[in-house]
Amino acid sequence: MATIYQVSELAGVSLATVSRVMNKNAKVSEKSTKKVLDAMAALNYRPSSIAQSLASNRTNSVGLMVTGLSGSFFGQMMAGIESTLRKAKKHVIITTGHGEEAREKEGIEFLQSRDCDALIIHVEAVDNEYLIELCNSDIPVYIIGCYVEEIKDHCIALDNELGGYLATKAVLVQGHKNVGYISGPSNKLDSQHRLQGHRRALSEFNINYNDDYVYPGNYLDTGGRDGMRSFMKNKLPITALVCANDEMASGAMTYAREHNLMLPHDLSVVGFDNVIFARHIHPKLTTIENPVYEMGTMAANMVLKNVYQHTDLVIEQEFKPTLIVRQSVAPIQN
Amino acid sequence: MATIYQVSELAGVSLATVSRVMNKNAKVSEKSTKKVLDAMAALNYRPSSIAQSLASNRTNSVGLMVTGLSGSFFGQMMAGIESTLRKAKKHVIITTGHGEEAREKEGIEFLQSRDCDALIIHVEAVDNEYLIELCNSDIPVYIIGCYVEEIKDHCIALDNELGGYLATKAVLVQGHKNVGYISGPSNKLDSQHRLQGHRRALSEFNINYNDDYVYPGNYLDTGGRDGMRSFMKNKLPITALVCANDEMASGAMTYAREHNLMLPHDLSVVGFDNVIFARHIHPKLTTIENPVYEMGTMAANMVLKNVYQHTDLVIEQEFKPTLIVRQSVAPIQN
DNA sequence: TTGTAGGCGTTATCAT
DNA sequence: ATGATAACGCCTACAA
Repeated sequence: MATIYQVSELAGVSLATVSRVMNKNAKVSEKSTKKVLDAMAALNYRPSSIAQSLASNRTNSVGLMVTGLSGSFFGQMMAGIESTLRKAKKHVIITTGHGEEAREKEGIEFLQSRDCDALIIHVEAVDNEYLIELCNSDIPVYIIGCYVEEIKDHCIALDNELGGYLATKAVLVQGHKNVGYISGPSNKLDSQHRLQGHRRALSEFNINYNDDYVYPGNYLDTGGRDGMRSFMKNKLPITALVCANDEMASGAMTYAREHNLMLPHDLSVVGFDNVIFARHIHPKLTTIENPVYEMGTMAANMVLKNVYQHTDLVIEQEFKPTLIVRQSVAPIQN
Repeated sequence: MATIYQVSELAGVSLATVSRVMNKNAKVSEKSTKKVLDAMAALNYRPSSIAQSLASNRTNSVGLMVTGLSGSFFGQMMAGIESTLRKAKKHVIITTGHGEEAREKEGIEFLQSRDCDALIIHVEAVDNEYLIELCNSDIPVYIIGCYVEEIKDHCIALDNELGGYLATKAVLVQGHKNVGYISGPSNKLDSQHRLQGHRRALSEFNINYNDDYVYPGNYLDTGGRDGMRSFMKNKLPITALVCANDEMASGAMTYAREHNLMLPHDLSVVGFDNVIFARHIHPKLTTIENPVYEMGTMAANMVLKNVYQHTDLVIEQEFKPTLIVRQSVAPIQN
C-alpha cells in the first residue's frame, strides 16, 4: 500500500502538501494539486484511516449497542442509524447487549475500548445511575428509548403513554366496554407508560379500571398466549384486547383462534410497534406505529451535530406514535 | 487519557515492559508485572486501540456487508457473526448494500477504506468477476450465500437445490399432484437452485414439469400475491403451492384466503427460510429451515481461523436445509 | 529480564 | 503556497 510519503516523492512536493490536498483545508496551487492528484492515481493511493485517526484523534466511527440483531424493531433502528451515518462517511460498529445488565455494560465497555467518537445505545437492563455516569464520561453517548431527566439532552424517546392511549381508544370508539390489556414487563418504563395511556383512555370513556383485566406479559408471543389463556380461564367477558406489543398480540390471537374465537368478530385486538409481520398475521393487525427508523436517524443526527459539527441539523427528541388501522378491530357486536 | 508512557513512568519501568505485560508475549518478572498492573489501575489506563492498530498493522475489526439491516434473515446472520467475533474481541463494522450493484461495491469500498482485517459479505447484485477480483485483493474476504468455483475457499452457502427438493417433496408425499411454484428472481442463483430442486422432486414422483405452474416471483409478499392471483385467474387446479421464500408464501396465503380458500384444506402451502414470522402466520407455515445463524457463525470462524490464527477451528462450507413441518400442509382431499 | 530507539502513516504547527 | 519537523500511542527488533 502506498503511503503519503511515496505520493509526495512522486509528485515532487512535500508530504505536508499532499496532506493539504487530501483535506482541502489550506490553499495549494493548482499545479501542485494536479501533480499530487496524478501521483495518487498512479500509485492507487488510499489514506490509512488508522493513521489518520491516530494523528487527528478522530476515528470517524460510532458505536451502536442494541439488545439484539434479529427482529425488525432493532433492524429498523439500525437501518436509520446506518444510512444516516454512512452518508456522512462514519463507520458504525455494532454490539449487542441481550437485554441483560452485565452484558450491556460489557458491550458498552467493548465499544469504548474501540475509541469510538460517540455511542448510540438502546438499553433495557442498565439502571439510570449508570446511564448518568456514562453520559458524564469522556465519550459522547446518545440513548434511544429512554427518558432520564438528568441527562435529557442525551435521550430520544417515544411518547409511550400516548401510544397506549391511542391503542385503547381505538377499541373504545368502536363501542367496546370490556377490554383486556396484556402489558410488558412491569419493571420497564415503556411498559409502564403504555399502561398509563391505556388507563387514561379508559377513564376518558368512563370505564372503571380493573386489575383483573390486565395481565402482566413479557413482550413475547408466549406472554400473549398466556394472557389470553388467563382471561378465558377466568371467563372475563372481554370483547377487545390491547397488547403492549405486536408479538404478544400475535400470540394472543393464535391462542384465541385455537379456542374457537372468530377474529375480529368475537375479539378485537390491537398491537403496538407495527413490526413487519403485523401485516402478515391474520386478520391484519391494527397497531401503533413506532417510528423507530426515524428515531435511529435522529440519534445519528444528534451525533453528527454534536460530535461532528454538522451544525445545521435540527434535533427532535420526543417522537409521537400513531394509530395504524387494519382489520383486527371490529365494532362491538350487539 | 493515560498513555503507556505515563504508566511506565509511574511503574518505574520502561515503556517496553509495560507493552510486554499488556500483550503477555514475553517474560516479565513478577515484580515488574505487579508494578505495571498497579500503575495501570492507578491511572485507569486503557490502551489506545488506534495506536495499537497502527503499530501492529491489525485493526481487530472485520467489516460486514449485508443487503439490509431489518428483516430476520440478515438479523440472524448478523447475530451469528457478531456473537462469534465478539467473543474473540473483534469489532464488527456494518454496512448495507441494498441489493444494488453500485451500492454493494460502494459499501465494500467503504469497508476497505476502514482498514478492516477481513470482510464478510452477502451480496446479491455484484457479478462473479467482481467477487473473484475482490478475493484476490489484499484484504481477506468471505462470502455468504454464494458459490463460485474459482474462489470456493471463500464461499459459504446453503444447498438450495436440496431445499427446493425438500419443500416440494413435502407436499408430494401428501398426495398432491398439481403443485404451483412461485420462484425468486430468475437471475439469482439461489432462486435457480431452489427451482431445480423443485423439478427434481417432481420428476422423482413422475410428475411432468409444466411451465404454467411456476410463477416468477420477487421474494416479496407482493410476488406471492401476484403469483396466487395468476394461478387462480388461469384456473390452474393446484392443490398445493411451494414458494421460494416465506414472504411470498405469506402473500400468497393472504390472497388465497381473501378469495375464499380454506387453508390448508383447499390449498397446502410451503415456504422457505423459516423466518421468525413463519410462526405467526395462520396456519403456521411449513417451511424450510435455512441455517443462517450457523452460516454467520461459520463465516466468522473462517476469519478467525484464516486471519487471526485460531487454528483449531473446523470449517464447514456447505450447509444443509431441513424441513420444518407445521400446519400449512394437509393431505390431498379426495 | 529489561531498556533503547526506530517505525507505523497521518495531521498540524511552525517557519520560510 | 510550501516544507521541515514534531507529535499521535504503541510495537518490536536489537542491545544490554
